[in-house]
Amino acid sequence: MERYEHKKVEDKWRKKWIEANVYKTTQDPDKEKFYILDMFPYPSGAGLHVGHPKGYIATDIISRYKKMNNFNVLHPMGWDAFGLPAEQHALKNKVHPRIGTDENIKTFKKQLEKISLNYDWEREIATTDPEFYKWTQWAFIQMYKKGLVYQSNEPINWCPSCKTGLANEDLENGACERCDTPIQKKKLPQWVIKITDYADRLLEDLDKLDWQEHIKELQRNWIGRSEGAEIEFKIKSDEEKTDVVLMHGFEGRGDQGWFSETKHFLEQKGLSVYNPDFPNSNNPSYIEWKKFFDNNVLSKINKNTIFIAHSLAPTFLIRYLSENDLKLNKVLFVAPAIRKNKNIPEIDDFFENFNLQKVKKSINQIIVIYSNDPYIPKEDFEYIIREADAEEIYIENKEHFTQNENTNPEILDILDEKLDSRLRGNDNSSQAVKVFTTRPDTLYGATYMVLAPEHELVNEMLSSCHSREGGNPDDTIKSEDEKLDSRLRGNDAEGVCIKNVDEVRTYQKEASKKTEIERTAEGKEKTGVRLEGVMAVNPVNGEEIPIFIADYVLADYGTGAIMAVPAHDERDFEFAQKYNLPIKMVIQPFGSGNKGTSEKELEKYYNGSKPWITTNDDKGNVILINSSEFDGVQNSKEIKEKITKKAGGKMTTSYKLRDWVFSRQRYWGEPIPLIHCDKCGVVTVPEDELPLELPEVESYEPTGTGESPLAAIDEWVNTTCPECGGDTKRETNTMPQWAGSSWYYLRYIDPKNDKALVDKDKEKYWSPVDFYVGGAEHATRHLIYARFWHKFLYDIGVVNYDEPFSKLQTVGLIMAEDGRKMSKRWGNVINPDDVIERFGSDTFRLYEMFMGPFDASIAWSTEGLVGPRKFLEKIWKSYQSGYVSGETSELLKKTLHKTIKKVGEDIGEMKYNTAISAMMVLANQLEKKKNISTEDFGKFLKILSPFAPHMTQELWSQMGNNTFLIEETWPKYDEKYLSDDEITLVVQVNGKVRDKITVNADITEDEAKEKALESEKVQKHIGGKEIRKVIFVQGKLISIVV
RNA sequence: GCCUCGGUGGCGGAAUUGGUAGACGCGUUGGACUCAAAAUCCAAUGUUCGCAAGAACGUGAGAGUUCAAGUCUCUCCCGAGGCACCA
Repeated sequence: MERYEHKKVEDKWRKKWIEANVYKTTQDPDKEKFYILDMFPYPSGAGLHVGHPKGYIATDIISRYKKMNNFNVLHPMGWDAFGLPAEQHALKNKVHPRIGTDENIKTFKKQLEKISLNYDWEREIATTDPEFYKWTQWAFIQMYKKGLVYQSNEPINWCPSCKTGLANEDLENGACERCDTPIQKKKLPQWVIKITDYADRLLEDLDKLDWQEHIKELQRNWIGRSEGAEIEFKIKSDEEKTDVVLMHGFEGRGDQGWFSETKHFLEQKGLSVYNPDFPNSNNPSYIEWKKFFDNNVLSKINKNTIFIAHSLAPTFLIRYLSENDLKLNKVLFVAPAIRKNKNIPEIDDFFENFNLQKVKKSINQIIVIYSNDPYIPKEDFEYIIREADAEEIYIENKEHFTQNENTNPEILDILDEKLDSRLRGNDNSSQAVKVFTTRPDTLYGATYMVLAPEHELVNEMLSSCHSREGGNPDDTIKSEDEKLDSRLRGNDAEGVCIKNVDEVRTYQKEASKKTEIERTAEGKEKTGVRLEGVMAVNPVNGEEIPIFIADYVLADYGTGAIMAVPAHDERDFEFAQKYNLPIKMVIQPFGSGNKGTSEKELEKYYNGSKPWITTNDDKGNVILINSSEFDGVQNSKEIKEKITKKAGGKMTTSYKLRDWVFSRQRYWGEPIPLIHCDKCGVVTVPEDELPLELPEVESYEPTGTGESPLAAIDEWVNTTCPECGGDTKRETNTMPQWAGSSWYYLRYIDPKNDKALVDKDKEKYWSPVDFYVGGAEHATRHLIYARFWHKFLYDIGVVNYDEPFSKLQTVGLIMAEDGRKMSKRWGNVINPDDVIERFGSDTFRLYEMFMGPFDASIAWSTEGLVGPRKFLEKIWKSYQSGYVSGETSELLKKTLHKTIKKVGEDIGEMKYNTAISAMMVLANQLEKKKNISTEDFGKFLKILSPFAPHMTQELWSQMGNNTFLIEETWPKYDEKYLSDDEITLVVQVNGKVRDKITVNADITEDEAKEKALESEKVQKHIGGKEIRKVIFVQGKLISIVV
């Protein structure tokens, strides 16, 4: 008897199949198409371990099964070969990454070939091939042209060890996914792709995919859509504001007729007026006035304050502003005393040091009001109007505005007109912060507000404070001057200022220095700093609440600002406890014992030791309290909308998904096809110049400075601008590893096309991928990027459908025998080559499929390989022993047909373990019966062939066939063999199995009852009691209740 | 903390709509063959009690629904994976 020598058999058929080119993709018009794909591997230096092929074997089985069921099957393989591992390996071993990569691909391919996977190798691709990445670059350029690519200067995730920026998806718990190094925030100009524009479609289209629910769930979480509201809180100064400073001139404030009248008029308008009483006004001294001004006036003004200065007061202000750094918004000079009055010795010192250029800069708006003044000649007014660039208002017949008689209606009219409209109402602030919240229903419970330390408004408020620090010119202030100036001259009159500038600055600096891990470390106590001097106004009830900055609020989610509701949010609660902030309950459970209101939760709520967290309940299980007109109302979506509307906010949506940081400061990747031209700005590389090839260089060490190694290659970097022809430089960053894999599956359809990414007709025929198999670890990177990329290609008409992978199945890991992950580090890696050498490829394939459920992660067991091996030997022996002859017995025939049915069904459901187990049952039965017809044995070989192609092919050939099993047709099962004539009927008494009786399959209830009652065992358990009920399940059981 | 999936013999794992729990494989034990071993074949193999027939218990724990629960409901415990100060 011929022994089963796996090596001989497998080598023989591997060779024959390749010679006959059996794996070539067919495109027979009479057949349906089926595109089945594996996630292509990253060819590392270590070679394949036993875990890699698990998915490939599964798809191979399906592919063979589909071919035998008359499909045109596309089943290709390729290499995802750009990226850091190859580059790091190259650096370490001083081999160019291209050479290393090519070697690794060779090794991988050799290993895969031993498994006899039916790939069409004529369609092999590699992402590192310029003919391939030409189209990666092409797609990028299309995105750029559609405005989906932008340059960002925001701080990005930087891995100091890999020396490159990373996308959000590349992080794992705040550390680099590759090397575990804590990442830092680093400001670097980065190319970023607006994947967030596709967030909604990426989320919603999940519904039409036949993917495992848990993968969809991962993507949903990653995209992280939250429905909520954006609500604006006004910011105001918490000190008493002074709207107008009314300054008298020579001889004090009692002497001017318009003075008290003006004050009264302004106060009627609801403005606060401060009219200082300068010392010794009948014999004034500039030094004394300055002292008074510094001590009394400065502390009462803010940036919106308007100055109305009469006579000598303008003179004072002009000297003061010439000598001190103070910014004023609006100043009305009423009959200002200028040069000619120098003949009044008492006030000569007021006229010194005039610097009208500086004064002009220090005041946003200057208005000069004058009349037919007996004291001051007209040319003096004209002089100051000219020099200070002031607005001029002339009023008839008011002289020096000091007449006592009656009113000065004209000047009041002018004040009315010239006062900033903003000063009229009570609302004197133009600044506001938008917050994002999913809980607008708790708006009445907001007791403070928190901004991210990086929030733009914080910096604005900090810099606006320098306008206060007049007379104290230090370096910082001077350096801020320009910025300040521009803001002052804009329309945006700000009046809010942070008092504890140093403390806030320090906190900001500390926050920026922290790594992501430090900032989010578990159990870390919350920290923050109150912004002294400013308050936020709750738009719904006008309550003024303090503002903090704290790093528990993230700058890049929502609006970077929150309203804090400590009574109903754990984080806010924790913070409020630490900083002694009020906690105001606004949500209460509705009734008691409602769903979602456990006793425990209630307890925490009532003793105030924990925030009362409701799971964003808008099903009416909670009611609102302390919420004005909403008191006692059951919560609902409508209530959220109503409160939002009342607050002047709007309902919006926020996402956790961030835009895709697309630049890598490394060598081994696709060059980004952009050019930076001084004249034309950013220009794309012309499409006819693609591929923009990665230059072959000696040194490709990362610089670590944030610059790509490509930047050092002058002959590559320097180029001419395709638009203006001038000398320019290329973009030197490369694309991330995930670029090529985002669309590679399309290229298999048409791998050699040099005119298009993929031919439209071919794409229409083969796309989308019908079945995609790979690791679950790709759920939030590759599978999101690829869906995005594909949708973009759909939008520009390259592909005909907007989802790339119709069905997705994840493959479970194979752990090492010690239960740990297979890794060089643990020395527990098992190489498939060794297994195949010892047991054969067929056994290896069977074993991996037999281990357990396909998507479960299970430990390898070399002992376990024996089972599948014995199974193959059993079949081999059955044939060699001459069992294959004559007619198949009835029982075996039934088993055969049941098995044919089961194996077909199980392959469709990825239940290989049970398919194999069914075939083992068949083989065991054959061994017992020792007899099967040639035809039936052939059927058995056919259904086993996708699992064990070599041995089945050998026996098929020994039987005298000269065809290939992969080209044979899958056997059909015959219904008539599926049902049994006689079955075992289970007899239960009171739900317990008491006997089993053999009966005809079509037995009726009455017959079954009769037979069951004949049983002694049954009688024993009935024990003479009354039969109350009989339940009969056809073909299964009869249950007697007594 | 949140989300998802799990928890079944010594081990990997099977169990349509609730209907014989433990298929199939490994391992273990006994036997056959052999001078012996390996290989192969046969038999047994959830636990407890029992010479046996048989009985009781048994799918993480507890309760519930049902003639009947691994499967459905509730509460809890444990494990794996994912997300994580996401407002």
